[in-house]
Amino acid sequence: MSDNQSLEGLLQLVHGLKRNLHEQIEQLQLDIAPMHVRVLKIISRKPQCTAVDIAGYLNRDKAQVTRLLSTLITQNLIEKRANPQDKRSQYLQLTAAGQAIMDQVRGLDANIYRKMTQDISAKELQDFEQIAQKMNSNLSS
Amino acid sequence: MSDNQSLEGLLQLVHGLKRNLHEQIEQLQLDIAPMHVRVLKIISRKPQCTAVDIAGYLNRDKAQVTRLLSTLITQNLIEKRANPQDKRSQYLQLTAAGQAIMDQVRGLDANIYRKMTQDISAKELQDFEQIAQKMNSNLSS
DNA sequence: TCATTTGATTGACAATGTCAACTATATTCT
DNA sequence: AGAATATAGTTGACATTGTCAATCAAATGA
Repeated sequence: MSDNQSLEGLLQLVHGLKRNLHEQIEQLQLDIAPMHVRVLKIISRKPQCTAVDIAGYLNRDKAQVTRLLSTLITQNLIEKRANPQDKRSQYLQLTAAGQAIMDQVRGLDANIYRKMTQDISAKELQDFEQIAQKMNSNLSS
Repeated sequence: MSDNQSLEGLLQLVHGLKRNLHEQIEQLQLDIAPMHVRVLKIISRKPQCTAVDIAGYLNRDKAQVTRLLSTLITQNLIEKRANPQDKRSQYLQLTAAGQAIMDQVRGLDANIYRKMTQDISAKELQDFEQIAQKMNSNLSS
């Protein structure tokens, strides 16, 4: 039982975290769905990001990824660049508008992070992060 | 940047965790969606659970909850009991079949948890859990 | 070269989530 | 008590998100 509660605590944390992120993003009044924000985030973090990368990272069907990307392109938030290594694929990158949105989103993320970790010491945070990573690699092995 | 990475590590962990849970549930071959499993879990944990409780816990529209519940009822996994305190609401509880499924699911959860925490000490786990709880309460305040 | 794989797109559709309106009961206020 | 308001749950219409299968073009490998 105590085992199970541990998992519970973690899941609950995440639940709250997601709710916060979601609410914050809504307040920005971007007319863009949460999923699109996630895609923008991925693109902004990974240089020379392709559609497959996104599908892999989000663990989602590539059909859906294609559609997410195409609406982002329509909204002028990202653009495609030829991939010289492979004519089938294209690198994705943020436009200035996309970058502007990401800056806002990052600000929100930072706020939430500050709030979430306000009374937690650097040492504790470090340990926490380390254990999270360990768990992660345990899972994927 | 290091701030952001901390949040990243956590989100990534959760991502992997969810993927694992999802895969495992699929292997059970229950013909029941992940969302339904979540609902069953909530009902099994909270005695005298009502539809509003579920909506609140999942942070979802009550219309959707009604529909989730009605398919679970059709599948004979849960049933409604009159709430003597309030004629508008009904308590939800698992049927024997629902209970059987939950037993399987719990087994899977325990497996994943064991795998995830295999090389992590009890002390570390305890700290981890404690920090997760702290973060959670920070967020919701 | 020919078969197989891989990146990406499309159509059809299924699952999930949201909004607004509505019924029936509860609660609050006076 | 009676009126106004709030709450639990349901339904219909609709929007968003996710999945499957087929297809095309380019890459890879025997």
